[in-house]
Amino acid sequence: MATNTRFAVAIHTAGMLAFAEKMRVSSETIARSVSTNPVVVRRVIALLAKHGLVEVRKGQAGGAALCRPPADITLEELYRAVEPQPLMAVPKSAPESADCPVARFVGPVLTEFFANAEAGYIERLSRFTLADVLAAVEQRMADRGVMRRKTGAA
Amino acid sequence: MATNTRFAVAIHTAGMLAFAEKMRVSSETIARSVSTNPVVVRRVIALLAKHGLVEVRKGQAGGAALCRPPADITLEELYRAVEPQPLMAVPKSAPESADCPVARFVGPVLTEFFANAEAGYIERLSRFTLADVLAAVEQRMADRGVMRRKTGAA
DNA sequence: CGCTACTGTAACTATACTTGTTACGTAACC
DNA sequence: GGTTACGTAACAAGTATAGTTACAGTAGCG
Repeated sequence: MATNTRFAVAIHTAGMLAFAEKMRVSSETIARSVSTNPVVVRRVIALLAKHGLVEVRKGQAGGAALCRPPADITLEELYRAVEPQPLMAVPKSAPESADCPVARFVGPVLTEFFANAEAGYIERLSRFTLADVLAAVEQRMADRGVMRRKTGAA
Repeated sequence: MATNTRFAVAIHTAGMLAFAEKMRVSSETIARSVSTNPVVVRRVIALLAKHGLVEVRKGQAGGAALCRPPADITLEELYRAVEPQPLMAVPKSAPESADCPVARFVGPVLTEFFANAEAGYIERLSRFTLADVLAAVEQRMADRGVMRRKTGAA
């Protein structure tokens, strides 16, 4: 399919909002940076807003802004906001049928193992905040010799 | 889409092979247990074989068998065999363009954060073996009062 | 008040990935 | 040589996603 990039778009978006501090940023501006469509950005922002991570205003000079400082927003929160579905799926077993009596128990067991692994995934995400991402981007820019005027807003 | 269940099918399949010990099991038998099509099973088995986890024989009395005891096969190995792609994708940035000079650096940075999280996922998978899955299934069956004749082959 | 610049959302298309299915060539065992 | 099973191609169907257009609603500004 068109591969799922909501999480990446969400981080990129939140990063721009952090960068803009209290300034409102329009979905169009963000879309240009992400190289996508404003509607795609708005769809992601809608999810972030629903989870209280950003606040959106309509109208002229409207747009989105972060509700909390970047250091207080973990990647886990962003992930959960835009990706509520489990990472790994189990095939829906033929309802109650299954020739093999054992087969009926495999699905639920696998679901538990998968949930455990996913917890490991999310635990890693919880270790980092939006500020860490911004810092990493800054660092990478510095490594590549890209200049920034000031050391101000990360 | 038709949601990806290869990993689950791989574990289920490997579990059946473990259960059968040295006996060869046909893709059709496995497909019945998984409630899917023999070709789907063969596709997964092909991946497992390519990674040296199972050994397949054609012809009469053919089928697949595990190469190693279940306690020596981790879920990580099964996962890597059937799911080589990263769990989370980053949008392919407009090649070199990007109005914003910062945007060019976001993708690579996110890729690193995602790789870190995925390492957490895989680390959890590495903690368990096929034998653990079989034990969990047995346990669940016992909890639900399903009888097994013997305590033999798990 | 009216203009303008935004959001929110529906509707639709295009694309990509996966499963399901049929088909058939090939290999192994009896 | 016949039977059984794999390996794989080919194709249909289902579904999630991004992309796009369109438009109603809203909020600030002159």
